[in-house]
Amino acid sequence: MIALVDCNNFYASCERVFSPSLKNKPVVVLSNNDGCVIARSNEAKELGVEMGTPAFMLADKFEKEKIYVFSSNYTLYGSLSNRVMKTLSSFTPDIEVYSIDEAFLDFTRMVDKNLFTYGVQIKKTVQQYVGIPVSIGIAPTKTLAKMANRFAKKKCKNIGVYMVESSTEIAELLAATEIGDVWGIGSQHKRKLLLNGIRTAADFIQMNPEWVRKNLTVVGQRLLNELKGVPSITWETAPPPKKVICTSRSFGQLLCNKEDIANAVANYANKCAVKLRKQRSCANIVHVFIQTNTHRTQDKQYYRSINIQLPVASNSSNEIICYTLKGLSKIYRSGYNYKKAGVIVMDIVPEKQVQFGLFDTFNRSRDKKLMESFDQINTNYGSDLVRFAAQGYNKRWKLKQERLSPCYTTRLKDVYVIRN
DNA sequence: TCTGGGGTCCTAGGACCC
DNA sequence: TCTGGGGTCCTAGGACCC
Repeated sequence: MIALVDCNNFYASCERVFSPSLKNKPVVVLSNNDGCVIARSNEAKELGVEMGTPAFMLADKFEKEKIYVFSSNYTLYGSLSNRVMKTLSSFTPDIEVYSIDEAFLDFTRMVDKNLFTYGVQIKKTVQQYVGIPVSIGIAPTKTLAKMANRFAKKKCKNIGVYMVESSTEIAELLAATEIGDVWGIGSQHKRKLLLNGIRTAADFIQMNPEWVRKNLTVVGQRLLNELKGVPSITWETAPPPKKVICTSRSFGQLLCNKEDIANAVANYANKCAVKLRKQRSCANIVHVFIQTNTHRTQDKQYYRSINIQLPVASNSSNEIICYTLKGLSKIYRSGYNYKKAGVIVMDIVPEKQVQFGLFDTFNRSRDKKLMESFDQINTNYGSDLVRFAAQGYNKRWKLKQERLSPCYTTRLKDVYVIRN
């Protein structure tokens, strides 16, 4: 049996942990640049705030309904996520952290244990230790556990735990789940399946596997097995190394100056390099892109990207920034209002398997030592203390974050002081 | 004024090789 | 009329997830 533990309205719940006055109040969290809604408390959902709606369209509603609105504070959410995962790990070593707010727990080794009661205990403990409410679904496969989790959230809010084991229980769950609500069925597949008369998950498992394979690829076939109770999605104990690493952002305002964009992409390039070093990999290709705001129909539109092949795979901030800026020079055209840019490093290989170049003139051993010190200082004393000149100091490209909450758990000056 | 960011997997089709 | 067969690699694009 597998459990899926999912934090309820995670970002909104995080904002509440250190602001108890927000309890039972509608809370909304916005995406980067305070763009659109990405998390809502139950109260906000009840007021009709939809996921993904641009914030400017809701400004009146926020005010009228007294909704508490926050910019996203990923430092806080990441920190609380770690606490949740650590708490979950104390219940079983077989844990797969699936996303910032979800984890699968493998209960196969828990023989002679009442798993439902165990689930209730897990939920209570996370609430007590971290202050985050979770829902738990328990079932024979990951996909069924996801489905049971939805049920726990919707149908048994009070307990927050739902378990299916017997074939009757599974059949009930399948029949009660609409096809579009199945994990792995997005809007396109939903449309296709509805056209073929498939309304629920129960209808889906009656389908001819060959038809599924042809129309929904092997991914659909895997899904079919999972719903039939045959585990077909692999268990990832440790996160596999990333094959692509991307850092991209919309700017806080439109930019038309090449210098500003160069500052931005240099910062993104550095972030990519830091992520590469963290997973002990190097990239062979640096991809840079810039684009205008597609929503502004009055503006001339421009999108361009470029791939740059590195002579030797690298994870040096120094080198990656340098090639990124070369790429930018090739694709940048003046006379446009730019909204977004990004750097993607690709063709990633383990650090120890880098093919050295015969004509390489870059002093790699020296640079490696420099990067080690760079990371050490930034890890210990703040992530942007040591910087490259190309990263600049002007903040014109920076995110708009007008409603940011404090970093209660990660910044000393934001930690609450308790007076006696 | 204002519309997120970061990933993965799969397939089709073209280029190229013998 | 008729135009090999089998393979690899790469890219673009679609679909999905949180």
